[in-house]
Amino acid sequence: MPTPCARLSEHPLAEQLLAWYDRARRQLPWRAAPGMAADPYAVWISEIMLQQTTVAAVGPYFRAFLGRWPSIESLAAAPLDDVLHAWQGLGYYARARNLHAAAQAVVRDWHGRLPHLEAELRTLPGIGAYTAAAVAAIAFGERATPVDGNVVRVVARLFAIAKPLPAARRLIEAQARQLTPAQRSGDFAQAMMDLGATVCLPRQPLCRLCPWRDACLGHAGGRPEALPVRAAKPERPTRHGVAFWAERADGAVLFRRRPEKGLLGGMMEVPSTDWRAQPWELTEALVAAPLTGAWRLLPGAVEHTFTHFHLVLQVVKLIAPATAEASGAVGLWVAPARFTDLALPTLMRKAVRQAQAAAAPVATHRRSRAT
DNA sequence: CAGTCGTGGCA
DNA sequence: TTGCCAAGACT
Repeated sequence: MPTPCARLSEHPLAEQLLAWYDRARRQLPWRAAPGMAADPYAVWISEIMLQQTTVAAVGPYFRAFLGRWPSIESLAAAPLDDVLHAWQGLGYYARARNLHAAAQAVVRDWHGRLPHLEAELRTLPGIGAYTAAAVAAIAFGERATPVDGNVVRVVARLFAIAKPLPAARRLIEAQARQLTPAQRSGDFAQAMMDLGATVCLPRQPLCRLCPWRDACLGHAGGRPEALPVRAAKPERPTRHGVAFWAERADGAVLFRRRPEKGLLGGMMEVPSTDWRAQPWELTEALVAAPLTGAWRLLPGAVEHTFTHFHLVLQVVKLIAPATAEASGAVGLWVAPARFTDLALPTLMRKAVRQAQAAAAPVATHRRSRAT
């Protein structure tokens, strides 16, 4: 085989796109005139403001912000409250806090100049993978490939990537990188995003206007609007658990708070075993019970589907003495009238219903539940 | 990982 | 009009 020369085959597409960009480029407040170097500070501010925010919304804020703080030093010296005030109405206010902190870090650690490399930019607060690549490419001409929602859509269609998101994310990023030319990578990045924003639209792509129409496998396939494929329901494993419905003679029921971190963090729950792949035998489950006694299995089971797994939760019930204390610090006895005060996730509301339905044998059939 | 953060546009 | 939801960063 000759020396690998894949890059040659990438140039035609990149050049077609850049030619389109030179013709169709939008004038945006933070964008340098053709052929002019971008102001890194302006690029940075704009990229932060554009996170999860439309171009139309950003415009006025960007102008006001740069008018008031035209340099990193001036921003770093500003009171945080002033910066937050300037951000008011734009949303995601952590961006303003991070921006202010990052400006001070740049003054302190980088002599007041933004670093050029993705990895360096990435260390600044508020700059993640996308923004680091965007600033590196647009402000400094580094060969970096920012991948936002527009780029995901354009690349998924160009290569007819049928693999659903988010699983396809890495593949799409890799394809986008391969497309990125060594020269004009900043223009290329902006061209990709412009193409997605103005031509390769989510619902009704304007393929007639697209510089890549002839090369686009999504267009060739006839249904570019169907790409990218979003998370078809991923196969969710089923897990099993046993919940312990302990009811005192006065009607109070034992609840406990879930750990602050993790699934349903900080929410209240009916105590239960672990949720595992294998179903539980009753005697085995009772080892995890918060109280000892004559636990009885209630008929039926609670089912609930989380993002990553399906849960089948059986409920066992114990009539506890009126004097029963939760053993250790495991829980809290709550009268039924106070259940509505509890922060109960839907799963646990289902469990409550299950236990209460079992206690009131009127039930002919349960209503269907929204999942 | 899964949840949270704001707002405005669009179905 | 109301309600859904984006696809960036952080915890």
